Amino acid sequence: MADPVLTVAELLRPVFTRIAGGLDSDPVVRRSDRADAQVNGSLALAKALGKSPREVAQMVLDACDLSKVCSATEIAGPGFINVTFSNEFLARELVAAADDVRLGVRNAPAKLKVVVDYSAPNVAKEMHVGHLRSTVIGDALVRMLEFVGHSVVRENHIGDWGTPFGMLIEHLIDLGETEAANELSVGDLDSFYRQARIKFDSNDEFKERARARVVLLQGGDDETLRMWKLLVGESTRYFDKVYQTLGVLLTSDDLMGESAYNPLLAHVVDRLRASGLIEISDGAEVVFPDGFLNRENEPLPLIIRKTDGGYNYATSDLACVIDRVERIGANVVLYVVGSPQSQHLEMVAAVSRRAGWVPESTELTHVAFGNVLGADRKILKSRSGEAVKLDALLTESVERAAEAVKEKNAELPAAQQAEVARQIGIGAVKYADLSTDRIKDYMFDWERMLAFEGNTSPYLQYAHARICSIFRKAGIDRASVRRITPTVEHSAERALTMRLLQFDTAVWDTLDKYSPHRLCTYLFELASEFSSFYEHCPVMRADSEEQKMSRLALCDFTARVMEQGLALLGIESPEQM
RNA sequence: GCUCCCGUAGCUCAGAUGGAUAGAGCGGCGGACUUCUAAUCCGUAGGUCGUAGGUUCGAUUCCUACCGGGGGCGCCA
Repeated sequence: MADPVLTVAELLRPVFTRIAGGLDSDPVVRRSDRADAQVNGSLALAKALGKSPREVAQMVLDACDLSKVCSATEIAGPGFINVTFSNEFLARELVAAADDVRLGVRNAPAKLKVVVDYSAPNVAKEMHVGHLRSTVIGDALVRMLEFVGHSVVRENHIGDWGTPFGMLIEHLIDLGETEAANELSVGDLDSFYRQARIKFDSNDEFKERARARVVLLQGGDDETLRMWKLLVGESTRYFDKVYQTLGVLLTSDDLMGESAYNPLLAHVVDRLRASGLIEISDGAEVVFPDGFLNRENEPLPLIIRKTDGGYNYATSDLACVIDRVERIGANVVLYVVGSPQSQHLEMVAAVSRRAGWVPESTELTHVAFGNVLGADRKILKSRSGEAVKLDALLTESVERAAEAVKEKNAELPAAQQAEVARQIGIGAVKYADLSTDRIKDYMFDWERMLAFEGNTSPYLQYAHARICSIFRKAGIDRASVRRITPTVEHSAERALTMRLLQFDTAVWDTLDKYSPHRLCTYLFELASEFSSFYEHCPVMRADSEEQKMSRLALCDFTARVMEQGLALLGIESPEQM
């Protein structure tokens, strides 16, 4: 338990409970700008006891001994207890956290199997900024869940099945396989898809062929499947390339496309029918989950089987749930999917639960997110009015970063400049995406993202690089200062120390709501606190050898938390920049 | 029409289970580089927290109703 606020809360909880007459009573300890922390619980408790809040606060202080952790306590205002942590306590906690592989972050109370469904691009279609959000948010969550000890299964639910494949395969035939493969491999997927779509919309003969091809595909025709695999193969190769550039954990091993659930769809319908949930409505087989209404205020169905006998995405999403719960044994399933899908996912969850496929204890959560907007507050488009290709976006970011590196640190060898530019450019894109509340739309802005000031990844990376630079120039091995107990004296040292101990809370708050921006906010505060410390507390020219070693220890731990924190977001930490 | 989400400083955004004077960055203004990377730091100005009610000792936070913006609402995914 690295966070001192939690330590105080744990110490006070039994005291509050005793005063409350045995009822579990939360001391309500919060960070404060009037002291290190404030205890608010007395106010709520006072009413129940018919005493004044200040009186209760005094009872609390009389009944407990906080001397091991606090250097001062006072009752303030209507009945708050302000506490100041003792410097010795903070130093002790810091050493303990520095000695921990997880840097003070608590392990998960129980190891859970967590399925994270994210990225989900479509075969034979370009990856756009829209996919950036799912990919980057999902990746960060995967890293954090694993960090605290959960067992994570990554699933990339790619769009590799359905009616569009009829026209795509026919277009492939028209083009010739060699030419098609060539076009697909250079990443010109949009043009391939568009050409197929144009022919489908304007050419009746082609449309007929496409329809017939879908039937062949669904019927398992060998030759059709071979061509389908060609399309899927070229696309997934391209996805892998983008994932590699982006630096996310997804690989081809994580592919669980819609086609994978195809053989299970009939079974889904059978099971629903056996449970008596299926109803026939306008010729389609549907389930009516409670609480969902259509425009006419009539029950809204989840369509399981269309009038023409075909299945749709609801069916495959249900198969997905069954697979994840029954085969994988998931305790938690996270859908990192855009917010427009929220009603659909709620309906899928409702039907799954009603069918008894998902135990009460199993969590199905929609980790929803908003759009990436351009300066005009509309969905980000390129100059020509098309969706922005993810690949091109990343390339541009690295190029822009390279210019900045060249300008700021020209002495760096060219090869290293390129590597640092890559780390900064990719990090900036990811951080811009992760650092705001995911549920909201965010505005994409090159200037701000790569401005290297304010709440941006270059600013955080810079704090880390400066620390590395101190050790490098002094010729001191970082590990050698790791056991030193720092002397927390200067206010900047104190602020930094307290912030370092909050890494634990930051990670858990983030996981609690699946909101990576909370970790970002924490890391930004840490970087600000460090920059202030750096300015006010000289390390190599400290007043004494003891102070120097103390500050080196603080620096080392700061760098470790920063590097680990950024790594949890999927962002690299260059040692020079 | 029903329903979900959003509405905080000029701009871009933080504000966990309600807690004492609402925070940061950018931009503005004013300072700090012979000193561990100034890609930095320090100071300052700037807000009826969309509006109106309600619950509470206490509301940016919870509830209700409005106003504004966006999404969803049966055989696309």
